[in-house]
Amino acid sequence: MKLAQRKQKILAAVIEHYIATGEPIGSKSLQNTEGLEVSSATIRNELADLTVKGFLRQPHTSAGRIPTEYGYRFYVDNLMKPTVLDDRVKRYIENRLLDSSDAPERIIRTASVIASELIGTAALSTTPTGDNTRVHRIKFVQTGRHTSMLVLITSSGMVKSRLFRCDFDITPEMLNVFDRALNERLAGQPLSAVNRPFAQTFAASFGELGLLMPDMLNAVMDACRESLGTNVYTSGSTKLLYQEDFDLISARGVLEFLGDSDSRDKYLNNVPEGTNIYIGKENSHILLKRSAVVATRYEIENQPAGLIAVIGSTRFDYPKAVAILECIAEYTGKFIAELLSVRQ
Amino acid sequence: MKLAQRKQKILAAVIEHYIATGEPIGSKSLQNTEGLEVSSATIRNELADLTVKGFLRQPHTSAGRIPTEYGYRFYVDNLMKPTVLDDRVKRYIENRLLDSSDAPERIIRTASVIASELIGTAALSTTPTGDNTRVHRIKFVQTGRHTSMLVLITSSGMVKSRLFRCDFDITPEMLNVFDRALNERLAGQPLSAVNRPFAQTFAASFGELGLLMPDMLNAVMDACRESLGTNVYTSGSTKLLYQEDFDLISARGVLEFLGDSDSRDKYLNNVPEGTNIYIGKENSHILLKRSAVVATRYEIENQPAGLIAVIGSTRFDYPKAVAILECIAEYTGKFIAELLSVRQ
DNA sequence: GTTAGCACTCTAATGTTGAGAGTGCTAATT
DNA sequence: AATTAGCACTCTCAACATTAGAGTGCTAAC
Repeated sequence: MKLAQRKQKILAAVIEHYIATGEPIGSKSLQNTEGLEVSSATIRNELADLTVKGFLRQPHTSAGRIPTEYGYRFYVDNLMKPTVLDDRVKRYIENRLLDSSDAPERIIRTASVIASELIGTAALSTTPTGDNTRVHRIKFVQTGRHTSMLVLITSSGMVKSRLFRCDFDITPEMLNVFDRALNERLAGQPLSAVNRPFAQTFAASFGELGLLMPDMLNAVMDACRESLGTNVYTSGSTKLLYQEDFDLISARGVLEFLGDSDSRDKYLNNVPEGTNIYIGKENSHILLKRSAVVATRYEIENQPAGLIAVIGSTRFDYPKAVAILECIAEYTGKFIAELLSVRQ
Repeated sequence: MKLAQRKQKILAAVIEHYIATGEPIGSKSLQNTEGLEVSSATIRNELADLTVKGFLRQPHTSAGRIPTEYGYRFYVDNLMKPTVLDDRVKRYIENRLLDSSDAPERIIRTASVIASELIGTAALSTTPTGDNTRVHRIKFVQTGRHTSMLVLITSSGMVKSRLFRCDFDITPEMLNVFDRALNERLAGQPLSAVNRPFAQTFAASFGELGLLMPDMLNAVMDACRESLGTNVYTSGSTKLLYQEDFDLISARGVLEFLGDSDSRDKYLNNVPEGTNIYIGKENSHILLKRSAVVATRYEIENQPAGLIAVIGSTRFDYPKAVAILECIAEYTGKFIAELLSVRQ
């Protein structure tokens, strides 16, 4: 859809006024506040047209206009100017993330915290998706006569542990054998390769001894399976309850979305790389139909990895959110990469 | 404060009616619903007296009575009869926890999930407090030329990891030396003993080599310090927004309390063993002054450990909550103990 | 194509009214 | 002395009416 210059200008003015104040705006105020050299009647005509075309709507007959979701979409695609981030803000983001960079999880958790802080709405971040993740190392630690702990370290620096118990006495030698064999066979392999068929052939290759290890292998598979799933950190979700243009029902919807890990993770996995904006009904998840999501994938070594996102009402300062998220994503990816020393 | 039989009966009736329905109740309905063989006028007199004494109050002149916090307190201390849990519910709790018992964290997380489900309000659970926790084992895993990961396993089965980087090339031999020395020195020691003085004497005892390990020792201290802090899992917090007698402000307060880990953990650490009920202003935390908390400490091997708690409005089915929490706490402690095989 | 003018519509705030619930008090009863 | 019946009183809540104000769409003139 093409729009005449003046219509675009008016549309942008309405949307920006609404984003800033949350109030509808009418032809008269629009005439005063903008550098538009036309009368209110002309603006009225334009507004009427923009309304017919679906970009704007009136909450009621005697109110001004506010954007529709379609209007936001047009604004986001064609009208909004990218915000240039203040250097102080950039530095703040960098420092906060640097302070947390002793473990990848902490960086990622901090990313959601500062996103929420700076953008003023609920935020979330996810650990890198499992698809490119590989087994780095598997370690065993004996915890009792019949029990041991298995620690799995993935190529993206995540750690998962599992306890398992055997019916026989565990000896350090036994653990050593398992340890060596497993790491020889699995180090560098994708997590998804650690499945039942693998377990069976692996156990079989051990002959008699293989019969002793089903519990151990179950624990290994279990830990790999869980590592394949993303961890999600949320932060600032109470902020949703303070956004006065966000009705309780929508806020509840988002909170419930954030609380239901299954469908939430499914939704998040479908977000492609780069920065994505989903407005209202564009969201595939039913609980988000009245909200907007801005989500940026961070990259580790140019590989799309996890996600940093904010969720709020559709009345959103989109340019600001995009700028901040992209900055956070950049540093997050960079610091995780440095932490893992993939670089050198 | 002593109360005559009849007053107690009336007070209990008012409170139970209010807990069940959320509506105030007056002298007339009270006369009908209860086996009280007195006229409404008599009940009116009693109600007036209970109101003067501070157990009840009227939302407004022409409404019935509802309990004050003091009334709830009296009810909880003297009037309520312990609920006997249905066997099916007990079995349900046992099975859900059993399904999660491959790692202590999962048991604890599940505990909060089922508490929230069964009691119908926000719930939380914490990992065992650090005071009795000791170092079980420390492991090193090399991740790069200059980087390694340290994995700390505590006596309560919790796992923490830290990445660290050195300015020199790390060799497997070096890690082995650290590994052996550290475990020799630390295994079985309380986490709180792993502090700066320890690090200094430890490094000093290594002579020249000790100069190479400040990063490593920092990571160890860091991991121990973090393990000392409790992890908190919350669940069902959106349910607060659906409790119609819970105003938005109180709900926000609780959500904010749950989101602010520092003051939350401080509050939780002060909860003694056994089952505790805090009603309204009895709560030491300002954000909880309009809410009620029921919290039970579970025990591992007869040692008070972490906490399972529910939070909601002061209109609470206290007997039910107590029964369910105590059942969950019992199984949680039992299963964690079994997992750690402390028993045999 | 743009503008002035005007009748019209709708909201939000305010006030009014009446039904209903529950009370406290007084006087009568047991 | 405790209990009860009766009654006037108070307060809330919902429904309805009124009014000011904001903004519109339309028409006719520029």
